[in-house]
Amino acid sequence: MNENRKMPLKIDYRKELNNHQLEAVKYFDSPLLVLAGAGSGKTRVITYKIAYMIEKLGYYPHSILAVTFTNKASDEMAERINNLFGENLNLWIKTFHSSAAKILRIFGKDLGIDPNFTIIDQNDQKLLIKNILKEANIDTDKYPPERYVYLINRAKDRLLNVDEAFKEGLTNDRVFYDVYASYQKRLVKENLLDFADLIFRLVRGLKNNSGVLIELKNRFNYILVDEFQDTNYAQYELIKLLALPEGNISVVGDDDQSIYGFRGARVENVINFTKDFKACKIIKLEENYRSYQTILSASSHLINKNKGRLGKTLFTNKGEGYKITFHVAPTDYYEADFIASEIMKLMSAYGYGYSDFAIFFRTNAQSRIFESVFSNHRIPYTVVGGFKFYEREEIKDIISYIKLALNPSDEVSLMRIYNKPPRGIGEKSLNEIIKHTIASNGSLYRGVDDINIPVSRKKMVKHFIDMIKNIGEIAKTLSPPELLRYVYRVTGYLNWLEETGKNDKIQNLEELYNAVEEFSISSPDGTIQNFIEEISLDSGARNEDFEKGTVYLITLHNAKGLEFPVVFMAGMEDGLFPHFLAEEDNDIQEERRLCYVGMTRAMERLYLSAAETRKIYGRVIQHKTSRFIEELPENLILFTRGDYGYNGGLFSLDTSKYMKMGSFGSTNYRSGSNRDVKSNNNQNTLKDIDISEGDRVVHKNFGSGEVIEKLGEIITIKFDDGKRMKFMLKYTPLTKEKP
DNA sequence: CCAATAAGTGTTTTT
DNA sequence: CACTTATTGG
Repeated sequence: MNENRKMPLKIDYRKELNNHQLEAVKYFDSPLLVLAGAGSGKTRVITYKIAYMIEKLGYYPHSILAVTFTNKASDEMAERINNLFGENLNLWIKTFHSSAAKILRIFGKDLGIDPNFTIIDQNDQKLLIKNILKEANIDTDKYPPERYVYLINRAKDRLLNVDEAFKEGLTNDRVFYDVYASYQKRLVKENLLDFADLIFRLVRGLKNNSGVLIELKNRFNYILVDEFQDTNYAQYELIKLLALPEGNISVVGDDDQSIYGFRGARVENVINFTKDFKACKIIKLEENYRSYQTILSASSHLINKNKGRLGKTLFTNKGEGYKITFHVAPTDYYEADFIASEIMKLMSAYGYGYSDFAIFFRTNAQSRIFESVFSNHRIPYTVVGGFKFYEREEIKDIISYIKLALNPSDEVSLMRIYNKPPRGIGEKSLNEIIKHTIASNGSLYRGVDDINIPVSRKKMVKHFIDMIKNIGEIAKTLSPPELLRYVYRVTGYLNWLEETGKNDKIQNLEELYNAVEEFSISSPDGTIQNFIEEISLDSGARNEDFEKGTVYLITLHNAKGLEFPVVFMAGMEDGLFPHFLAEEDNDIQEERRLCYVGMTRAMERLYLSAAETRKIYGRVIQHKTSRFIEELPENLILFTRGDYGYNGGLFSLDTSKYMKMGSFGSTNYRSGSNRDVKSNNNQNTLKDIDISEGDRVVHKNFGSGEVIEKLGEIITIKFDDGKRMKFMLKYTPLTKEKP
């Protein structure tokens, strides 16, 4: 069947795969569920299975649908297969969202969706909902837009429209159903689809139009799903629509690595799969090719605390390896400092390079301290998947101009750019424009003269609308890079940046131009719409984000699917990890899985670390050691502690740099909970005494002085010999001077 | 309408 | 701390 392929292949599957992997690759008798432990070669199974289908079974590449969760994963998979074949096959390896988008672009008409829809992200959702709430005079303090964004997305993940969500009792908040209703009405009218809509509207459309479904089923003869444990209800329904009743499907997943519950992922899908797909075959992959046994033992021990697991036991023949280090530092600054010096030590002792190291953390905000400490130590780093280029203000603005020109109903884009640069159109005019053009009859271009605004504003508004119209016209004739240049100029945006001296923004626009140019070279037929779609569905980490010769800073979520010789997991503190918002047992279990994911990324060495005090939102707070540390087998852990200038209750001098970073406030991170630092020495016997500015005090080691400043827990004492020092009240042996 | 400044505030993870 | 919103004066 593959007579068109030039080079006959000879892949030695038996040599490249172990017995279980080989069985999974060759199994086609019924639906297949591969339970693949961390590092057990699941990507390998999928890629070789696809290769096997094409090479041995004669499948056309385009008749295989492979779905992943991240663009990085799909890139990699496609690349590996193309490498095996030595040519660029026409493979459908895409994320759920981009597959859905592509199907909707092709079959939208038949499913009641204008195929020129615009995709909006979570930020845009929030803007739109804010606007809706404001119009309805709903107090955004009492009814926060973020909450509605979250609820709407969860409803759509479960395929629930407004009425169904109400019947299900998704929330007791009655306002939600009104918000959801008007939000969705606006999206439909303005031809906007949010991320969840891509799946939601596709699945609902397919259920109503069996013709399209049949066409899709004819096209896709086999389906593979990666990271199956992260599918939500709607995605699972989509898979069922496409793969039932035939059952030509393999899914690969690991219930222990389900970490996206907050966006609707359901581990239950793994169980349900064995029921919904009759005669489903289960193959477990338990041999780990990544880590030393110590790392596997420790992480297995941890994940064992979770309930309702399908249960796997990972093993390796790589040997025992090294103990895991757990380090406690006095502050987050010293934690980063410890990691920096450990990196340098390991490099000189064992010849590691910078890119052998990765630092994982629970929250994006934690990367800052590493960035600053690593800069000081001259350690090159990259923040992977952090602040995203395409989310920068100036990039979104320029893209919004183009989006609005292509879809003049797009109120979200309008909102973003109507006054950028300032052109005499204010909020009031904006609202009138939205009310009288977009929201009422569906296009910015209609009813310009009827807009209810003062005569003095009409000229400016008309000029603005004409400009957008003009961009829309000219977009048909210009190449994407040319169009971009045109927009920079005709909107006055570039001029505005130049006049106000925003040089880095100008540079970012240059970079955007380069990206569009590259896009035009690599896909000569690509339109600007294609480019925009690519970037709106591609916000995550890509391969090119992993700059060689640098240390990687990554959130735990973004670390899934990756591996590094040396891994540092920072911030192992209750309140941070597990995060304090994870309260219910289910949430804690997901945090535990996240910890498991993090640990199992390490190939050779694993470090865990915590800080006794940490600055969060400008305040110093204290945490207990993470419960996950206590859940590890003690005999596999090497406990270390950083002393620094920390003796005698002194918390100054050496940390002066840290202290300068901002003022200190209350230590009470969350009232009502006991969050005492684990540190046992140095407790001030008099910590509850009431010391205020101006008091005379006696320090056990330094003698008498006067308190000249008190900022929350931090006091500055001017001693009688003239020296000034800062202390943390809690750890300082102080008494009030007896009169 | 707009720019500059003051005040306030929320604390996760992302296709 | 970093970001958003409110206020002020031009």
